[in-house]
Amino acid sequence: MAATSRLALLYIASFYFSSVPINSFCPCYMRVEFYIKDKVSQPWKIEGYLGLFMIFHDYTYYPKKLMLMALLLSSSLHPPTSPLNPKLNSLSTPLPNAVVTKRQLIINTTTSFSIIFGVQQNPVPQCLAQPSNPSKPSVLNIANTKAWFQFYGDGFAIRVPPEFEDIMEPEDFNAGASLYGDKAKPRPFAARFASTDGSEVLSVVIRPTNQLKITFLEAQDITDLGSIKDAAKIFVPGGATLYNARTIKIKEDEGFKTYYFYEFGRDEQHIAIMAAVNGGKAIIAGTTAPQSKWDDDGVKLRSAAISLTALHLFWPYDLLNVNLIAHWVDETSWKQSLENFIGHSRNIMEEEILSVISSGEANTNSDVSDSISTTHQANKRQRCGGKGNSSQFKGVMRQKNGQWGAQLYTNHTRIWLGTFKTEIDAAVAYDSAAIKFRPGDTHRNFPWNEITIEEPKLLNHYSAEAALSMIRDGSSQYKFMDFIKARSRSIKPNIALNSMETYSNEGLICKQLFQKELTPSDVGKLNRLVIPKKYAVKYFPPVSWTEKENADIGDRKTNHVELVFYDKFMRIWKFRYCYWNSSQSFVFTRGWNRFLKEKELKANAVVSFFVCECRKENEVQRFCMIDANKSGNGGTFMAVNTVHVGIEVDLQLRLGHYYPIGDEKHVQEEQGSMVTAKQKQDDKTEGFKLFG
Amino acid sequence: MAATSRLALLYIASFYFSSVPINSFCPCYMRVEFYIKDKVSQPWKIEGYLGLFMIFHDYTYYPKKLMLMALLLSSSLHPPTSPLNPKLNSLSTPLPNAVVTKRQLIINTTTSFSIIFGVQQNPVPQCLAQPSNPSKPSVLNIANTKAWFQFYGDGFAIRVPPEFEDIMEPEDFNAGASLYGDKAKPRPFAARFASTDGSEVLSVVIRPTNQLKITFLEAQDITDLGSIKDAAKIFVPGGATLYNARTIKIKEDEGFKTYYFYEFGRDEQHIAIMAAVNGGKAIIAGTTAPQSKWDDDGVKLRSAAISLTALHLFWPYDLLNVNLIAHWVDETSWKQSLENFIGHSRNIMEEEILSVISSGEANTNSDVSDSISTTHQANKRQRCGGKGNSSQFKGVMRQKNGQWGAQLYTNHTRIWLGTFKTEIDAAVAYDSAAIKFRPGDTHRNFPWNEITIEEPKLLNHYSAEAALSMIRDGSSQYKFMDFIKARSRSIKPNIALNSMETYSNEGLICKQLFQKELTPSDVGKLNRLVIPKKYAVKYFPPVSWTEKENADIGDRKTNHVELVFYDKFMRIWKFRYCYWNSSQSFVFTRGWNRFLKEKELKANAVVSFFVCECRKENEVQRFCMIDANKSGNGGTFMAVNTVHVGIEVDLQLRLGHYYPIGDEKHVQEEQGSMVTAKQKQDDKTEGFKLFG
DNA sequence: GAAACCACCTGTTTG
DNA sequence: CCAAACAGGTGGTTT
Repeated sequence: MAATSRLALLYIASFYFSSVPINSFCPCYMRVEFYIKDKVSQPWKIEGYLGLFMIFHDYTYYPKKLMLMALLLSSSLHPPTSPLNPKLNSLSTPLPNAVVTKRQLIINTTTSFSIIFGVQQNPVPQCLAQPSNPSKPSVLNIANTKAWFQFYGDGFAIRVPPEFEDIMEPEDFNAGASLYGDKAKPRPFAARFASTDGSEVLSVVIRPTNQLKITFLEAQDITDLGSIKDAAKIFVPGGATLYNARTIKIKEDEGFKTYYFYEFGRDEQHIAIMAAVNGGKAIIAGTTAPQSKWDDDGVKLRSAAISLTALHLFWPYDLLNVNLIAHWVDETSWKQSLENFIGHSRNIMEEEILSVISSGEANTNSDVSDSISTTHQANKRQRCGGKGNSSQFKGVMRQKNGQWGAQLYTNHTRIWLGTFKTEIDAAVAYDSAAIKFRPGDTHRNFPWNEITIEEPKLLNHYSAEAALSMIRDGSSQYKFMDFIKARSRSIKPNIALNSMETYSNEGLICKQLFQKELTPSDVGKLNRLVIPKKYAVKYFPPVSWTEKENADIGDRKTNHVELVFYDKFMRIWKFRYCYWNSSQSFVFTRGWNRFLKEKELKANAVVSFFVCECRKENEVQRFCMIDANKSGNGGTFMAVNTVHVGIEVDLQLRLGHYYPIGDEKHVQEEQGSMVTAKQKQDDKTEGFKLFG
Repeated sequence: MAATSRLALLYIASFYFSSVPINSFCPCYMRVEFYIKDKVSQPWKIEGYLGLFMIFHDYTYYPKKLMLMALLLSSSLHPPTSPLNPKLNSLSTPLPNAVVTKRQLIINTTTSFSIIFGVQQNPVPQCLAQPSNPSKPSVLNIANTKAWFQFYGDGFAIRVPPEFEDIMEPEDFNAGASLYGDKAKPRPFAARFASTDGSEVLSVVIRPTNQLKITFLEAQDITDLGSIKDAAKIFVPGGATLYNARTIKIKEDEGFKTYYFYEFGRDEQHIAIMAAVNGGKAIIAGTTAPQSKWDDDGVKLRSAAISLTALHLFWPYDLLNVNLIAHWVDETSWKQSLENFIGHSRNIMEEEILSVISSGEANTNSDVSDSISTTHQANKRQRCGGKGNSSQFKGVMRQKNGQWGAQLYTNHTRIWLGTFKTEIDAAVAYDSAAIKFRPGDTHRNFPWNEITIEEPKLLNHYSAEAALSMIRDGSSQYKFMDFIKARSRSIKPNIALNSMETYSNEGLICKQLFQKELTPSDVGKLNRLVIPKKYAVKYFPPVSWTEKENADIGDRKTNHVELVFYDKFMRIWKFRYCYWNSSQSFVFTRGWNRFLKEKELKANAVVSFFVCECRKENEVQRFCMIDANKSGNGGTFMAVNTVHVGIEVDLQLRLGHYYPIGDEKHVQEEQGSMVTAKQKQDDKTEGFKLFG
């Protein structure tokens, strides 16, 4: 059966590409109209059908579901008083120019996600293609036409295109599953529609971006897919007549980006599509209209195709993490082109060569030409070579994935500082690292400013490793560090830990709540930290343990919560905190493992919990702090500063050091009765329940 | 700044609710039209604006993004020749009825995901509210109106509602990130629009369903959110004038479901919304129109509101896992209602009482009434037992975890009887224990009845320890014991084990199902018994292993079950029985270890499983039996009473004794071929599958 | 596909 | 002494 074979094909395809078997179906169409405006004309209207596509991503063990919308554009365009010939090059600036702010770009491109290339092989019934007439609801026409399937319930209706038929019997409800091996959970496969010949109107090939990265489509530019002629075998359906094929180079921030543009006819439809690759994502979009319309609206259609592609390319979010490639329905040619596609990648993957596709394979016309020189390199897959991956900044280089890496050399050893979204970030990272690792080097990417000038002092507090970790983490902590630094200059370090009054209006007051010596299982594979119950109930927000009501059904208290802490470096740490009924214990789960790893904690380490208050002018900020020392202090646990209930700790004093153990009076914490009266009072007056 | 404060608020809110910081924005509007059909009218058309909402879910380390569409319905309805008053009850059956196939349901409901409550505070410009006229593109009006922001590039345009302005500077491009900690990848925060007073037109509070479960919104029914008046503070924006507020009860499969319906006016708009909770998801949907339109289309609008809600409720996929609550723009009132919302839950969490919201807080009119009594209890969150942990029953006390403990003293020693789910159970346990341990004491929690009066005799059979163990196990076994006891008086002990005919109408028939020789791992630390698959599938209730389809939403098969067995002493043994996908085996887990210990079983011991039938007059009671012998019989496994397939065992004979091993013929069970023809026949005629 | 995460489960320890 | 707490596990699910 056609559906099956197609499924199998997709399975093969996804096997090669990403090991992601994929199904899709389009159970719902809605009539929509929307408006498009470009720079050269008045807004004009496009009507079409909105299809909702349910996509099941069945990773081997992790089935996922996604939903997509696809606009199936019908042929009815309603151009306003039409201008002429939008310069294709005008398309080249969806990126902000002088007037368009970066912000506007984002806004603009936001719209694009839903605009997906869709084509209808079979022209919709005329009544649908006609402009709807709101005053005389055209839905009646739709509803009454026998050509459309009707599914309706209360308050809604779904229509399925005329030629489509439901090719899956209810008994086959779970059909999709068997293809994925018995390991995959059976999934409701729901619906599949096909035209009467058993094929489908729109086939969608999807793969997650991160999977794409491991295929040849990690290409940064579409030229990596091959010449425009090669790529035609991918993007142009078999049996089409190519009218036009050209590369378009559009200037962007970092040089030019190449697009492939194809215009072709098929089944009386005239189609314009544009394809490009960005950050590993191959995207095509297009529009279609009957040939007869093309003369009038061809410019528009071209414009739309290119616009939509550009929009999609610049859609700044990885929202769906998918790439869409639409194919036409004829099964033979579809298979052909898919197999070309597969063969293409297979060849690349297996043989590591690029242009293996013999020109005779595909069904496309041969009047494909690189109409614009594309600086197409045969060796484009070379490691970051090619187009200059260097940066104007020292120690910064562009990465294959479009990000920016930073590194520095010291003692002929390269230290990798990580990758960063922007060149600037990477350059800043270099500057920071150079302080630590190339102390004699005066070369910086940015001149010292009143903040960075403080960095050397600050970094002195840290080991090289810790500094590196901070640098790699990004800049946000620096803001906090700056804050601390600023603070540390504005208030005098105060050693009198017990004199609460010294912290007047500004400053940071930390009070230890409790601490715990880590057990082997706390640091083991259990990924959890048991919080001793007495502290949990005292200091942490209530999470549901059975004490909660059981009178009311469905009225259970939250059974977990995310607690946010900062460490002494003001790095943020979040922990899922919950109560395990079965073991009757309070635990940190998610986030704990990461904390362990990064702090390199082993058994017998001690973690301490504080509540801190930060006064600045009239504002009072309160936060929680977690700290750990790798202990090893003989593991006696006695010598640690366990006690200071009600004692303020000056953060600055501790910055970068281990606890100033032993220079304060210590009391075994558990011995609550030993707390002095003064401390008790502190506890009352100054103690506050967290998360109150 | 408004954006910041709102972010902070949301952050707080999400901290309390679900620890998921959430942002949302609505960067894009498109004009759409679609059709709605209910059962009582022809399809009718709704036009409006399609807003695309980008939602960021920032889990601690795993930022997620979701996209939502919201339909901002404009006022233009195009009803066909209009019928009247769609019966609200007709909404109750979007689930398949006799005619609608399961398959159709899926298809039908597929459409509903995108229908989300959206409201425009500020009436759209009239040109927008009017029906579009495709032949004279109304977009021109839109494009030209100064009331809408224009963002356009090549081939597209985005319009932003009139009062909105861009409140985030390009420098703030990554603003969202800092709130989520430096671990969260900095994310472009993209767009945020607000009206000139700094607030937003539509705010969405979202949380994943599984998070909802941990909030008070885990309510299964909307009444759990409070009375309709309480809920109004959540669902109805401040400043609105309430015209109508009522609960609607709709009969559904399992009883009635309650909806809250509100109709109110705000800023010249007349809005109808309906709110409900289903499976922890709070969903509201609604429609709005200018007041002037309401007279004509009010019925439709009401119908639409209700329909959309119902659709959403029955949307069978958890696709987006979100819940939407829409609020209006005015910042003050928005904040107010959000704070009410937050305060609400906070109060609940901290003070454990429900009706803390003073009626004066909200901005809503006060003509809210529970048109249908909702049995709303003010004290439903109180702990059951009040503050005391004593009980009205002797020897019973409340435990910290909410359960009930039972104990008794004898010889100045406390005997702990265990904890019980209910006070009654605990009291019964006390009574039972008192028989054994305080034989002289006539004080009981419950008077003797015809069952309990037998208990002393029964308990005489057991050691104090055994009795205690039984008591701790719970009371259910007593029922069976009583049953057996009753039996033991009514039928004569019958020694003729092999004569099936002797058990006529009354008696006990036990048939061995299978047995297993325990492996070392069965008795090791794995705390599990592997049930041979052939027996598991044959005799035990189905547990979900992959063969099971869960095609049906909400039809999850249980993947584990508790099996109840009795041993020859009629002690009860409960085992958790499940299928382990990883090892593809059926196992007993919980309870198995206890069985091992108490029976002192070692490797090579043999456990046997029986099904027993007990006839009394016309009643037939059926139960399962487990038995074990310590084997050791040389481990040959041959000498055990493995075989009695079809052999009845008189339970009474064995009560209190060990097995009468060896006085029957034995056959290696695995050797199915050795089973005699007679036995096979028995298997057919007398055998019945457990748990039907 | 691995690792983390999650909700259970249990035997030991201990106040 | 023992119920609670918790250190140390498990299988299954999510990321």
